[in-house]
Amino acid sequence: MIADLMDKIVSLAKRRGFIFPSAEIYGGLSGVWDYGPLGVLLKNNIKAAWWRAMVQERDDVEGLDSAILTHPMVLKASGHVDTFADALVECKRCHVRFRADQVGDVCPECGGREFTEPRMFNTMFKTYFGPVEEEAAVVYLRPETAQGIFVNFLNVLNTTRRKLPFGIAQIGKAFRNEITTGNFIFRDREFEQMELEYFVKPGTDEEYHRYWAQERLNWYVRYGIKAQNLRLRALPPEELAHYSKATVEVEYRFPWGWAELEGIANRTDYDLRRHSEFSGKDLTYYDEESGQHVTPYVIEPSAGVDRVTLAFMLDAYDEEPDKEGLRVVLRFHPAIAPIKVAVLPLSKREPLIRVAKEIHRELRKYWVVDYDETQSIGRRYRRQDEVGTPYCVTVDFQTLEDNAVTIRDRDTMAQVRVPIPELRAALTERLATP
RNA sequence: GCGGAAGUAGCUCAGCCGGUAGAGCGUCUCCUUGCCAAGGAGAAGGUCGCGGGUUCGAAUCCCGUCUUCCGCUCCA
Repeated sequence: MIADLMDKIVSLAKRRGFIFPSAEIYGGLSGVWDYGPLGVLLKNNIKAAWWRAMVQERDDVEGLDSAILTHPMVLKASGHVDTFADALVECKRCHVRFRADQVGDVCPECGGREFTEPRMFNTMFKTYFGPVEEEAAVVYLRPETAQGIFVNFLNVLNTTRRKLPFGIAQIGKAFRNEITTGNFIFRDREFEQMELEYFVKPGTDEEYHRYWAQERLNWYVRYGIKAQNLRLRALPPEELAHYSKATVEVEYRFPWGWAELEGIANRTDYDLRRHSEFSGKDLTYYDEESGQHVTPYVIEPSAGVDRVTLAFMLDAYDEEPDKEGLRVVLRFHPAIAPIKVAVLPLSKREPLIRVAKEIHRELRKYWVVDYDETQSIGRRYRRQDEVGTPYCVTVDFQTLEDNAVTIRDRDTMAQVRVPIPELRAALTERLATP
């Protein structure tokens, strides 16, 4: 029943052009996915909604887009070179793996005494910098976007005259050679992050940690995720990442159980301090109030775009019996929906088509608008329901008399008559996000 | 990576005691209908994941390999 929902989403994603396995004609690439025509719209909308809440609507956050190719020293300083690479041995009896330096002669799990030879597991992608491989330096594809923010802390501080507290936000790709991928786009090897590093005065970090956890939870609700499918969970100390003093997760009730959408971590002054040590640069902030130089603490809300996209699809999915079968509806928030409006002539006859195409041409200046004249009107409504289009504009024979059209609502299937000159305003009102 | 399961049309699947491929849905064209997946006629689409072997002949049997799914470890 629950595994069913994932199957339906995977199937719908493929069938309607949201998400495809990458390089499918060659058998696919494990943990790597391509976003199709509707998927790219959906994902862009999610990123835009995040940027809007985190940057545009705030007066204390700046944006950034840093490089994917990462100087090796950055990841040495951040601790990733040491903690993302481990020599692991595997118990030959129960197949559980352990760090080579943590296990003695006996398997702590099953008491087995035979282990495989230690092998290196490196979850960072490496590549060569410079055209001649042997002479080139090794650089990494970033395993998180955060480090690009920390190494630009001074640049942003100096160019924007910011005072604490303030944040730097970034959306971008990150890469991890996960040992295991799975659950569709939940855990990818190439994925996208939406991260904010919010710099605060030491001592205020716990207060801001609570603030951001709640703020981020609210964001999901604002864009239509059902509150009962969301929760905050504080991680126990043994689950914390190497850089974190405390982490609260926003979790979603996925079909296989509660799982993390994003982590709000208190990274303390770890990153700035380490980068200061490794680079020799002073990364402190002069606090005029106290007359002291301080290394800011960092609160980091970090979300995975792909798994958030999956959550939006799962949460929006709905189906109900139909005269002919099943009506499948993605009840996306209008800001998230890939297509905002579909223009449908009731009949394929002229002049209905001509009028409908004119309306389509006009509306597409403002939104992503679809046009469909094939087959019956009911079938076309179903098609739009299935990809979550909130409104359909129907041009019928009466339009020729009264110069008005019908706006049909995806959720209620209710219809209202609107004069064509007022159509744009009517849709603007319906599609607005407070 | 290890253990288990599975890969046949865009999607969901049948066929699998060997004789060289089917259904439903979807898509496209035409007719019909014209406000919630009606109906009719026609069409496109598959080297049955890939490679090798056995055989007169392999989707079907055997081996290898890749990929996916479920567990274990990692994380957004």
